[in-house]
Amino acid sequence: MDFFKKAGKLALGSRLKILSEKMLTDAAEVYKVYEVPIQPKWFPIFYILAEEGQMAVTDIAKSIGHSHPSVSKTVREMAKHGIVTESKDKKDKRKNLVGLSQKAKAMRPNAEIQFADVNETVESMIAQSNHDIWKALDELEYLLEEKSLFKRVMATKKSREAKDVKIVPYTPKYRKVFKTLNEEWIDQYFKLEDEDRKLLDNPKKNILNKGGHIFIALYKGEAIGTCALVPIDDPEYDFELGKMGVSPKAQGKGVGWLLGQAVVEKAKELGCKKLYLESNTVLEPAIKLYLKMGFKKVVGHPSPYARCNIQMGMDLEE
Amino acid sequence: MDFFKKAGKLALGSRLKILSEKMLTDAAEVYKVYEVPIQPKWFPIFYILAEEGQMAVTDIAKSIGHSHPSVSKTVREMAKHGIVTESKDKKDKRKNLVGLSQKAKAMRPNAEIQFADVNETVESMIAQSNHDIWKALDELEYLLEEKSLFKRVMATKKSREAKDVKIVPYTPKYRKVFKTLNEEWIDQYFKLEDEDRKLLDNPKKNILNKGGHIFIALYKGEAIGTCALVPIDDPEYDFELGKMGVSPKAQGKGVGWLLGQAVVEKAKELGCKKLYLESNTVLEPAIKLYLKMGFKKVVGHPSPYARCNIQMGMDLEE
DNA sequence: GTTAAATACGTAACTAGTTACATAAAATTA
DNA sequence: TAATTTTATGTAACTAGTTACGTATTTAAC
Repeated sequence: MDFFKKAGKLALGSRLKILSEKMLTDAAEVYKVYEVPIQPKWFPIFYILAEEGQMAVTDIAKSIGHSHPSVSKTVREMAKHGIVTESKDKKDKRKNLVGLSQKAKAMRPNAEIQFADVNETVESMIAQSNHDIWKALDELEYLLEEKSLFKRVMATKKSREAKDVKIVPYTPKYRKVFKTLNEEWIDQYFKLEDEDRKLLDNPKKNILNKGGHIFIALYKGEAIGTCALVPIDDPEYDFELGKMGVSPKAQGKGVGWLLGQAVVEKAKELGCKKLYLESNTVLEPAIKLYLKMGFKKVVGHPSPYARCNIQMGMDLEE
Repeated sequence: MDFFKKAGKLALGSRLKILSEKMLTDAAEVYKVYEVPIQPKWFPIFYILAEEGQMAVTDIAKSIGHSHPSVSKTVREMAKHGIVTESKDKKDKRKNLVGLSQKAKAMRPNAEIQFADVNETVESMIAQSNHDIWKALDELEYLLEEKSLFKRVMATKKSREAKDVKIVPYTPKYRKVFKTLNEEWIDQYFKLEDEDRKLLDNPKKNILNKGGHIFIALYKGEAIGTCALVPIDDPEYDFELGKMGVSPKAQGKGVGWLLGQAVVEKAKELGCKKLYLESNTVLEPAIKLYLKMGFKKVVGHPSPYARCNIQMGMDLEE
């Protein structure tokens, strides 16, 4: 199967599937030889009942990692073959208690010999290998439980894309995009206020000339985000982080983070000791980003914006 | 899932299956995000065609390790979605040549980015593990190819059962079973000859008192096999191995081998230099056993048995 | 104590594969 | 070259699971 060699780690899922199928078909043959009249797919239920005694359908499903309809169907089938018996729980009438039948209990010794042989065989195969598949599965399952494959791939994507994002200082050619990137989100959640118009219509006069800075995020040459460092007149804070806007189509690339870092760096460069920002809690991803950057909620500052319902500050001297 | 902890290596197949399912469902989500309009199950075919260009259905099936009907169905589905095109091979009209469509070729760059991200993600997970699942799979697949799980379990079974087989010297209480175990196979393939009757009816007089030995194989206390070491009057050979019979219900436990080894050992103990036997080639398993023990075909000895069509000898001095 | 939410579990429909079998074409053999 | 065997492929029926959804109970909330 040259496919696996070519496709590499991409095909890990398919590879595991094919191997498991191979093992499970072999298992069916093994059952025949040992004259244990159960089908391989019954095995997990048979095994768990032998260990635990009576169990309800959902509990079995949880234990063996299958869906409850699957267990429900299989139990019915096993009951038809006289392997298990079903009975209603007296305390909870919804529950269908499943237990091994006398017949199944009688064949347990035989089954256990078979289980032991299979176990020993697999263990000896593992022992012959340099790389322990059992432990490898433990680790892989642990990693996937901690963070799903999907989320991990998204993280890889994000970090790859972040490499293609460049943060550049504002120049007049970004005047229009600086305004539209901000209008986009303000219009969606709130409405443009006078203070917004002042800064967005005339960034040079109201930000740059006052000692502030504006950054533009470029993705493959296109401006897709912006953020400003605005000097403020405040006894506690030197600068405010504001006018952060990222185009919706470019979300998920970590652009906000990169812009934020650029602003913080510039602030430090300018000797800023405490950085301030205002926002609104409906902008959940933004608030999360600010927290991740190191901002903490503060209270009691007067704000020129009606939409402001949260204020945050960060100490840059640490 | 306590099941895997309890069932241990027995459940390796189920465990692999569940993990592969988890990975493949996640893969579906990944495709959505990257806007590569292919389904996860199309992936192997898509991938191999991207690598190899046009291929026939069976060749694809072989490459990706699926059955050809599966490929046939999937190709049809992919064709309906405009991912592949089908065309008859001009040289061999049975063949259905499948290739990527223009549309699919156009989306290759996008797909390749996705593949690279997934690949990198899986590789980083493997890198984070102490036990490399990829290499572990290599080894496990190699072992299974060399000898299937089924055969391996059978070998384990045999060696376990061999431990329960005891070889004991003949005593008068085995007189009856010594006869019936031999009659069983002689009657099935040939018919009882005078020489048989002599030895089977009176083993004490015709074997033991002449310096021969008889062994009985006991399985859980029951006599299930026998074999004799009979002194013969021959210029080349001192003893003959004969009257080997194993009950059909006890076959596959390695009983023949154990009896044979007991006879050889006793022969060596008695200073025997060359051991002889006569048999018939219809008794295939027996011939195989003799060869495995170290007997080699010899020719030109006169035999008292009509059924003899092969003669074998073994040098015990090596 | 009534109502709403959660739980247990069955049924139905779907999915991604399989094996068994049929058919046509090609390759081999008499 | 005719007959037989092998190969390539498709179709049908099956398998072992899944998700979606409905119903009966139980538990929690007001």
